[in-house]
Amino acid sequence: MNVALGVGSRKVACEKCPLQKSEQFRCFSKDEVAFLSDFKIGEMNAGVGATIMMESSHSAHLYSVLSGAAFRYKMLEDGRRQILNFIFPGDLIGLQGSVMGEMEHSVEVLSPILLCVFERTRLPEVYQKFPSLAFDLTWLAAREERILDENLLNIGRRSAYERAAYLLAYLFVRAKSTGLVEGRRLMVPITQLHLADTLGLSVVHTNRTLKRLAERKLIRWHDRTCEVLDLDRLLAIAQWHGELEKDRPYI
Amino acid sequence: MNVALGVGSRKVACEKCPLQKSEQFRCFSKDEVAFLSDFKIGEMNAGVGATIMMESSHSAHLYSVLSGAAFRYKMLEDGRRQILNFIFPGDLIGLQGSVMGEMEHSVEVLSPILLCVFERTRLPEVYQKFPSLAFDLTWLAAREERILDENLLNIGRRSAYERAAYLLAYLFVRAKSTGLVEGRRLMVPITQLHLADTLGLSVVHTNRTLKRLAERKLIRWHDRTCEVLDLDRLLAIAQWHGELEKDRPYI
DNA sequence: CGTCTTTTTGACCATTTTCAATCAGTGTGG
DNA sequence: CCACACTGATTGAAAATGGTCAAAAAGACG
Repeated sequence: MNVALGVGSRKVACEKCPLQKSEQFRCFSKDEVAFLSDFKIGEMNAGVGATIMMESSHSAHLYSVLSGAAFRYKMLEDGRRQILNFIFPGDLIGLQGSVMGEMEHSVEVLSPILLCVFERTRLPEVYQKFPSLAFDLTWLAAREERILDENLLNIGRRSAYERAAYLLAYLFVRAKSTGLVEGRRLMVPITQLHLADTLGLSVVHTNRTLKRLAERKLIRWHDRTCEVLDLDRLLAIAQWHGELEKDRPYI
Repeated sequence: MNVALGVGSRKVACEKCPLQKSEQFRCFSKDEVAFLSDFKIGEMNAGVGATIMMESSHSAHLYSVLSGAAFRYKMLEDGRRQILNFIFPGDLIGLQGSVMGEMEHSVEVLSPILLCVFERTRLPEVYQKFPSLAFDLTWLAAREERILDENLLNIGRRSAYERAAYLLAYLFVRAKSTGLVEGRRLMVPITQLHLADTLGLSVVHTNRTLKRLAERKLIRWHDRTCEVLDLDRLLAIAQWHGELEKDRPYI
């Protein structure tokens, strides 16, 4: 299960951060870039299945995703797992732990991931020197909160069928905005067990539910990937609007 | 349903903030108090059932709770409701909206509440002038995230019986730390419908589940209140540890 | 005392889980 | 190239959990 975890030096300069190309993200000022470039202490690669963060550990680092995908989860003592959210490029990993101490969830890689590495101990500097970036950190935390709110509504109050529709729409929209969709296809390898553990359902029932969505030509499932054939109908089934932020901050 | 919403001037000076007496909260420096005293533009009272914030509105204000309790919730178009979290003294209301614009959840009062009122437009000042308070805002957002993570695990992966045990333990622990417990009794009036909408269950099944907990002498239910007779066993059933932060920040 | 909300109960129904197998696809070593 | 071991996807049948409907009981409150 534990795969290549390589910590390299630095291949991607902050000045040429590839995420700046996307219109989804806000632009940094020169000062900000200079600071971040110094704040960043390196890069890290991690392969599929690698654990980036572990529940109840104290990570010395804070990460931000340049490319690839991962997911956050918690487990009960008896092994039941709940996936809390998915992590895409531009997302921060470990802010909770950095701000409050111990991690209370784990993070596992879904598709080969490249991370910027920051030092947890230098976080206060951000607040001292760059109010704008400090604000962005709060913004990012508030955004995660929103996503979790949606998720809670999803699991708590929607039927299995509606839940799956919501989740697939959500993943599609997020993947699309970070360039992880090709055509109608979600370029993040995900098993039905991942979906089940996100939806709070058993794998078996998740499978039957996906089947039902597929029968109605809303999606197609093949080899750990999902094709979204009819986003609008998925949104309608889930009673969701599927909006995403433009010009959002990241670190 | 819409009850007294009184906006008074100011009865509680920040210098004498009653929450400072509790060891749960961190102490402010003189400078911080001075700033907050200026940042606070007034107080607001709200009665049971009042709506403090409404989904899809843009609130000009940010609130912090001096006393009383409330809850955050979201609704689907067809009326299904999911309660996301409960709000106790020291909690912030509306940070999400302040940071990101539109509110994506509503907030309703559970027991008569007294709020400090801040102006949303002055939020950037906090980041400019008081890095320590800015950090606290991020801290608070990260904490909410944690609570939601726990909640998601609860609804997604625990049985009805375990779920209810977790929720009651959670409410008890939070209420206790903010002085809202007398003896074993939760001094926040809550209906079984509230619990049901938090747990993602129907009222009927929630009732049966509470009954089961009561039969085993873990709780007692009477007149919109819950008595927790055996916290330890509730925690064991839920496989939870029930830790809470000491010395936590608030605004 | 009468009205209203909240809690409780019973009967029946639907959804979802569990268990147990099977099938398909992939990669491995011989 | 094939046998074998794996993982992930699928299916069927039986069982359990939780939902719905409808009504009654119990408090709360003016």
